[in-house]
Amino acid sequence: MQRTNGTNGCHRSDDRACGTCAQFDRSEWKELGPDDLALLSAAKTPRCFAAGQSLFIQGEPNSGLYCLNAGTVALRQLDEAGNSVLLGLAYAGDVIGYRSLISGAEHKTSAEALGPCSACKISRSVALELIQRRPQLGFAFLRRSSREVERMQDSLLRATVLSNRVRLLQVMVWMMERHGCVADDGTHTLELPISRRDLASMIGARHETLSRVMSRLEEEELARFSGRRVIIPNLDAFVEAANAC
Amino acid sequence: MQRTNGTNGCHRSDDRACGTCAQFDRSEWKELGPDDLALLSAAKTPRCFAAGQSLFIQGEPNSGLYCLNAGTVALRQLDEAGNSVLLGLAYAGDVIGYRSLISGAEHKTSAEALGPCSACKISRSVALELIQRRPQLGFAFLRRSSREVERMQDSLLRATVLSNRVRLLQVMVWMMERHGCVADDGTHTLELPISRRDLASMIGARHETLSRVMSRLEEEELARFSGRRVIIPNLDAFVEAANAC
DNA sequence: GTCGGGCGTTGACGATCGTCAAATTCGGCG
DNA sequence: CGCCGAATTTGACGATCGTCAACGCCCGAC
Repeated sequence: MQRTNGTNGCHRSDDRACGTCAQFDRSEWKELGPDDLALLSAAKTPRCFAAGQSLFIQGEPNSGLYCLNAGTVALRQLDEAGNSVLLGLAYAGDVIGYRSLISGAEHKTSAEALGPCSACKISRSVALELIQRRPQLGFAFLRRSSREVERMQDSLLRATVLSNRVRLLQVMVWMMERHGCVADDGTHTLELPISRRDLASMIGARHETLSRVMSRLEEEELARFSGRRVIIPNLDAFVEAANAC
Repeated sequence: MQRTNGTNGCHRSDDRACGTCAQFDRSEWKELGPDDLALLSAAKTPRCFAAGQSLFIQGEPNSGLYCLNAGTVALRQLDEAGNSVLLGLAYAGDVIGYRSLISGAEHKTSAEALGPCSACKISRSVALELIQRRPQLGFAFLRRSSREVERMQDSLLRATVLSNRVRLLQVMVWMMERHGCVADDGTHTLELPISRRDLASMIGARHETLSRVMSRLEEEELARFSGRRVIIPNLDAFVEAANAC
């Protein structure tokens, strides 16, 4: 008897071992041996989230890791004044929530499903036990954390040195990797996964300013915007503009 | 026969075991047992640096860790255009260079002694071996890396949301912890460890802009600047201004 | 259907910031 | 002591950005 997946695209994975997960080779868990994998498989809780739902919320105590199977998740941080800043996006194969698991502090970001997505939750105790018991797994997370520091250093450098315009171009170039596609005539199309407001917060500008920057890019024929669709007639010129200044 | 320390304040530490280092309890190495500590002590190379010397340089391959014993070290990153950004400062007890050790990539920052300082170098091979062999040590570095991610998220949020003025105030408040002192009459004094140019790069502004912001703060009598000395007549008002907006 | 409410765009205006340029101060070195 | 170069300050000006406001659009609630 087969259960339907429902309308949110969420598929069942509770009947599968973690070792057979499509994202297994991309994840840190590939460092584990069969025994630990069995423990992990037994401890995981598959969960589905509809668009807009939160996997965890800033300020909550950490209750475990989420291992993303499908979908896109936004990591958002709010400051004291209520300003929302989108710090990054997470995709299938990413493990999120490990930072506060390690530090023992509360979540400093919220994780919000941008569309229907599915993730396996690994409880705090099992995750910590495995990380502390298996040096290779701990080292894999250390490697991930180091890469994250590198990524954030780059973000900080860009935020410090570059103009809004160039930051927007670079964010869009980066999004092309996962949200872009190429048409027959060589024009590239990008489907923005987030709202204008969130995109503005990613580059550190007000949404009105972002709107103006976009208008300017349209005038210069570097891109055309219609809703969340971005059409880039000349990718080379686009990338060149992103690397200028 | 006792060797003199030279003029840079560097003291000998090659004849001491790491377990007796003044910074031992603050460092990750406190997780190690006696055998590993002996290995670490034998593998360390104490080195002294004069003001302005670099411990390592952006773009070099990583050749090991530095464990700071004394002095202040600036972590600097250059972008393609040659803009210099000061990402942070490291102090006695901090371990620097571990990020690129873990990731296996080249150094993404330069580490520059702001004054005479001494550090023990731990070779790449020994450091990696210990981290991978001892789960507790690896976990300690994972904790440090997680804290660093938190710190950088905060920096990124501040850079995105706050004005230059508030960022300067916050950086100075942060520097008070290590470079500030209190006079008899309750006024606080801060000795800036870096140049105006570097301070400007920390808050993401040109040095001319920083100079103007400082003038404004003097007009408002929140601080008085003379060279690298900052006099803060009313710390409460200063902190309040740093948390405003 | 109608009514909000949120999102996106545009305009106007003031505030801030970056750039170029010149003057001034500071520190090290001969 | 004097000199030179780097750092710092100040001025002027244009460019960019944030804020307030108005308007149109879409979508979900009722």
